[in-house]
Amino acid sequence: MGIKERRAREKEQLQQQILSAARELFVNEGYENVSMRKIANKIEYSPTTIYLYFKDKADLLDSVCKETLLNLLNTLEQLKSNISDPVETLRKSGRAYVEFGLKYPQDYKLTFVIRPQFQKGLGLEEGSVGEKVFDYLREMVSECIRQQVFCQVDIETTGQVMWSAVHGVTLLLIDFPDFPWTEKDKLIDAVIHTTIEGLKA
Amino acid sequence: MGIKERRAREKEQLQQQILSAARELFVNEGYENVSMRKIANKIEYSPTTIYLYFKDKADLLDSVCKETLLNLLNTLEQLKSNISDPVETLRKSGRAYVEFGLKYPQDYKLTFVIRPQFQKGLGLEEGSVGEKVFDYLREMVSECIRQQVFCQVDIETTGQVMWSAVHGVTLLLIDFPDFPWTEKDKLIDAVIHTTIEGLKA
DNA sequence: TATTCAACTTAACACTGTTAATTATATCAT
DNA sequence: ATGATATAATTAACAGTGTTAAGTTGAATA
Repeated sequence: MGIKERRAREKEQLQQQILSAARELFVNEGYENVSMRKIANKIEYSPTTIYLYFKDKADLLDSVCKETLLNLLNTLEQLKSNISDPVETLRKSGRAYVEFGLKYPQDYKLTFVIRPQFQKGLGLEEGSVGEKVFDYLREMVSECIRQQVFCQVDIETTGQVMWSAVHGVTLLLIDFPDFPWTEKDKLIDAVIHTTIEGLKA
Repeated sequence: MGIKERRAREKEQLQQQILSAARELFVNEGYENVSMRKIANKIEYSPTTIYLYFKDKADLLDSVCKETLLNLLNTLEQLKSNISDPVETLRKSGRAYVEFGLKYPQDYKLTFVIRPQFQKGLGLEEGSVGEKVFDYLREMVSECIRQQVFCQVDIETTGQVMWSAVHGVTLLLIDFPDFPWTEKDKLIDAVIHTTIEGLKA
């Protein structure tokens, strides 16, 4: 009974095709400036076909963001190696986080700024990929605390402080590219270094 | 020649009326969900009248954001009192910044996240209100450095690190209200405290 | 009173997300 | 191979969007 499977495969392929087209357009032209008709044109289907695969435009955004979070998670998990020096790992993770945001600025904004505006359900709920990203951060931080490098014992707060710092600098660099920033890498390092030192104190 | 003056006054009044209506709608329903026609209805004028006072919708957003920055600047400047303890002043300023963002979350996002998406001209250019806000921060930081409380001598970087931290936590709290944050006030204090301690180290 | 000029409005254009009704197509049973 | 069935994709339409051009009003000037 290979027919049904083939059909299912084809359906999934088209769904993926729609997703790719949507991501590419969202990233290049901005979510607001992308119409369902534009996406439809790109994949050479009629606009309403998209609605057979996604509930609406916000749902499409949702799926794109989920992919982005998966990418981010993969990028981070590749750094989890040397747990012996947890502070160094945390530093590297911070850098990787910011660099991910700057490498895919539109994706980052889509996921962490624009999506929350449309879907009140954050994408950080239990079991979600978003939660796993924060889980990763929690793990890093908790190892630092366990080895008594950080003074404070509150894992949650510590993680959230770290997240605030990297999220903040990422968005500022994305949103105000013409601001007379300190040299970019220096600023990122300063943010991460300052936060880590602050957590040690 | 009071007639022309009266007419000019009336024009300015209507402009202000449009601005107020726009802000109220933007704040309550989100920039994307507010149409020119909605604004027009609110002030009981035809939609196209707005275009006699503002170039387009983005220009309207621009003006709303400029007002927001002025509000923020005023809020901050009221704290500039006791320069004797610059660290305490900086701490208070940080808190005031975040609290401003949380008090007017839509305004904050409009100004620091949504506007940059539409107007590449940041609103932080020379002579602007936005620049004055960062000038304020620079002043606070520079006093800390002058009194040798902060080790680093780079005023710019230090200020930008501080800004990253408060911007980050503000946006996270706004965008993910359902995330299991540490108690809000505790988190804000932790962010500011950590950053300041980190800058001391 | 006629004219000029600014303020404002109406009508229109090309576009948006989305739904309902309709057509085409590929699979199945006969 | 032919007809029935289910599913995939399309067309047409609705109510709404930002914005422009042309037209109307009404008051200040000559």
